[in-house]
Amino acid sequence: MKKYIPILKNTQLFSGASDEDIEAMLGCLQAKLCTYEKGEYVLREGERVERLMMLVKGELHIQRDDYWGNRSIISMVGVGEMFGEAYAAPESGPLMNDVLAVEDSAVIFLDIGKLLTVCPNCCKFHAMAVKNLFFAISEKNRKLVRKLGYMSRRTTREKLIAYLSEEAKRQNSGSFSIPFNRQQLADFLSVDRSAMSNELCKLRDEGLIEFEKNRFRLL
Amino acid sequence: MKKYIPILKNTQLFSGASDEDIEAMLGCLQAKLCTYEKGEYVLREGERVERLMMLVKGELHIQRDDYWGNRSIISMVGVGEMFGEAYAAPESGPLMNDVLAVEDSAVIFLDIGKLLTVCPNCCKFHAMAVKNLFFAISEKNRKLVRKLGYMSRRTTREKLIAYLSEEAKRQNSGSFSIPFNRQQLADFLSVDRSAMSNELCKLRDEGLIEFEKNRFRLL
DNA sequence: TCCTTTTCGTTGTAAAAACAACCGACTTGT
DNA sequence: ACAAGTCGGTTGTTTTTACAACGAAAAGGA
Repeated sequence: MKKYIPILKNTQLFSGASDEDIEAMLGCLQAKLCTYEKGEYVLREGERVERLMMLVKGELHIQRDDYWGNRSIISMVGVGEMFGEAYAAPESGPLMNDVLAVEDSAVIFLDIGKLLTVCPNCCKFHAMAVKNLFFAISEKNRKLVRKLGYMSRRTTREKLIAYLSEEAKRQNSGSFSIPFNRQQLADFLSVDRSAMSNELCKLRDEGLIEFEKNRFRLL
Repeated sequence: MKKYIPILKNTQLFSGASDEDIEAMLGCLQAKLCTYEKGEYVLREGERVERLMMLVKGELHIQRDDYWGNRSIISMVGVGEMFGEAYAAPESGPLMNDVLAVEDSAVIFLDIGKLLTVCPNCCKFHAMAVKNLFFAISEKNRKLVRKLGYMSRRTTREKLIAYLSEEAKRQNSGSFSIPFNRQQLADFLSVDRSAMSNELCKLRDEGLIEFEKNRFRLL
């Protein structure tokens, strides 16, 4: 677990913590490390989780398949990001989504209850971590609202434009990469892949965008 | 402000607090009360807010109108619910949505920074409030994910079924009221009102649901 | 290298949604 | 009681999407 401390140091939760702080916290929060192979499920819809999870290696998708097999990618998780924090509350029901490893991945599980109740060991970093946790979850909240912004568009074209322009703004450049291939982008925006592919090409032919693979440029 | 203490007592943030606790917190968090008439905007997209807001009277919609005038209702806020908590973080950008009073309303503004930093006055209830705040925001998070669940359905019919069955589950009854009229429901699900009305009637004719005004029953 | 699999663009068709327009029932205010 | 406005259902037309099927290019494995 120790080898991941440099990564944890760059996470939002442990932002501002020293190596010693993190080691103390890992003990205090009963950290456990699990690894997953590409294609393996980290969590399944319907499971109950009470732990906060943090991705220290690989890449995950938070997703859900409906009755007819249509997949929706709710969000993706990169190294250093946490997930599952919304299910720490005691009244939170079972998990609503699957969590799938799309790369070989490693996840650290933390007991969030220990963080929220007054720590008997009184880690130095404790109070700061609570604040960090709050900021992290509120950022995730804004991210979900942003996504609702794309999703509430009526047409595939509008969804694409909304998503791409938001992504350009976020990455501070008209030229940027997205973390999805075509099928995944379609799943993320909840549209049909072929229709989306078609619309992308129309946008290109109209001179609005350029793209190659997962690299886009807005004109 | 005092007259709203009974309402505050039933909010998630102040859950478990005594009247005295609440009065102390209101002072500590520099509570301010504002009132709004039906149709008035509480907040506008692009504004910066750093305060946590709590609705103590009336009803609000968190919504957004796009360039072409299509309105999306992100969520509705009832008495005792809080909003704006996701914008308390210093890095949070400006507000992404409008907040509209759909009834005559009253809102209490709280300085959330005071809650997250150690309180100089050390209110007795302080630590509990932090925990409550975390649970509240994580519940809101789950609510957003649930809504993404409806929105990611491909057809109006599927969106309706997803929404209605979720609502039935949430209210523990096949017969329930929804807090929207038809136009608002359409805005909430981001579909066309007339198409939705049409689909609702089809569902009724097929014997899947019954409804009258905003009261529904699943069969 | 060769074979298999994945990815992406393309096309045609059927299904669904958006849009606009209209009507009747019901509210609200005067 | 009347006029104006709101709300919800209905219909027809146009636009858009979903779906299925195919082929070329690229990636990956043996």
